Amino acid sequence: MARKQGSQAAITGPNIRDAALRLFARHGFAAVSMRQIAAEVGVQAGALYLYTPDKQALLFDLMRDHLEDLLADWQPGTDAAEAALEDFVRHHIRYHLDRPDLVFIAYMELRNLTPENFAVIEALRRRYEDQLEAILKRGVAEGVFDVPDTKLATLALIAMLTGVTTWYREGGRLDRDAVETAYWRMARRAVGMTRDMK
Amino acid sequence: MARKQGSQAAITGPNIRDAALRLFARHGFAAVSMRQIAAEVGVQAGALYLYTPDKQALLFDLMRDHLEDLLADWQPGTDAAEAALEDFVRHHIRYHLDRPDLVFIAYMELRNLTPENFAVIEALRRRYEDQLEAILKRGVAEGVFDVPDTKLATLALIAMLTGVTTWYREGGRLDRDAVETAYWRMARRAVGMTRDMK
DNA sequence: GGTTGAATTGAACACGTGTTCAGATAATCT
DNA sequence: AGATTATCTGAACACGTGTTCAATTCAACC
Repeated sequence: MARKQGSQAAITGPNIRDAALRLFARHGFAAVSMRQIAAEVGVQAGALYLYTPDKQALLFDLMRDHLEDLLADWQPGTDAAEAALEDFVRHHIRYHLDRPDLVFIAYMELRNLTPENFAVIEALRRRYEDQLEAILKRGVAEGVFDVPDTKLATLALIAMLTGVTTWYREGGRLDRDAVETAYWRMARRAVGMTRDMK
Repeated sequence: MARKQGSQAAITGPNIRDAALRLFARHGFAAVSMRQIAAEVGVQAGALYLYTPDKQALLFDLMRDHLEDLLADWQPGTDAAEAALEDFVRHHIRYHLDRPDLVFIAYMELRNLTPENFAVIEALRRRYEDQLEAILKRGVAEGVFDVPDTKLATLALIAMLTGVTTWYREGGRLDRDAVETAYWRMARRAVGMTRDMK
């Protein structure tokens, strides 16, 4: 027997992606089998190969799409450095809180990419970091930031901001707005902006 | 045939730990087999079970010992909050740069612990975080820190500091001292210490 | 209503998994 | 020198792995 009732390719494809995302985030790429993903979708393992060439591509596509979305979702404006940094920080927090599983995977499963795929993902991540570093450099040029090493500060800030995903839980003590503001307060101080917050 | 020449339990035990640490850090717990670990030590897979009850215990022991060392290695002093924070920050950076593989595993492989083991590790990590939070609370009480939410600030700071392990490479542009100082500069500002650095 | 073709199954392949254990070996002790 | 014991091997167990593919089923079109 084959082809269950009500099956549709337009549904199965995204379903597979969603199931893979959820399972990879929960148990890790190496610990999840194609059969588990198939079971989650309600399909046999062989059917997955109509939608992905292999397991590796499943992981790579999730990561690449995530980082491309992240890059597309924030464009550097012409604001002064201070406003640009606030925009970046708030956007980063919001974006990451909205996609905890994708963020988690993109940080945790780099080891499981083939070298070629790793290079692609690493380049995308680098482009994102460069956007923050550009803001920091601008702020230093404008004289509003005091950052002796913009590269190090970039990495330190991103690590701090991304860390929010490790503890934030919906319905917890702080809502998203409060978290955004708290991180923005720390970030602005970390780069040497000491004036009181508006 | 069995028992190769020159074999010694006092050597094999630590060798297994070291090999497991290295391989887990490089490829991830789930992606490393007992046979790979055994091969790295120069022994057959069965011999591993003279030194560990199972693969899970290998991972758990690495994590627990790491966190217990981390806790034992830093004791809160009676310093003022400012000095205590500097001590904590510099110690954290130094400790983490010295043990990149252990740090990596302790953050990445939490998913692969059994629930019981996870609870133990999580409690140890919590104890470490509490030490930083105690410093922040003390600073707020002393009036030298401006931190509205000490719990959030603790997690933000630890994420920032621990992030150093993701990019620092021996022999790179910055030496350990420069890294320590750069992070300390950002950390002290993040908690609202705005006076110039000595 | 019959044909076509996309969607899916289920079995198979070759190999890898963690773990156990009887048996073999070499170091140690008497 | 001989017995003992800690140390390790090698084979086995039962099962899981990613992937392929002929066969099958159902929906859509003529």
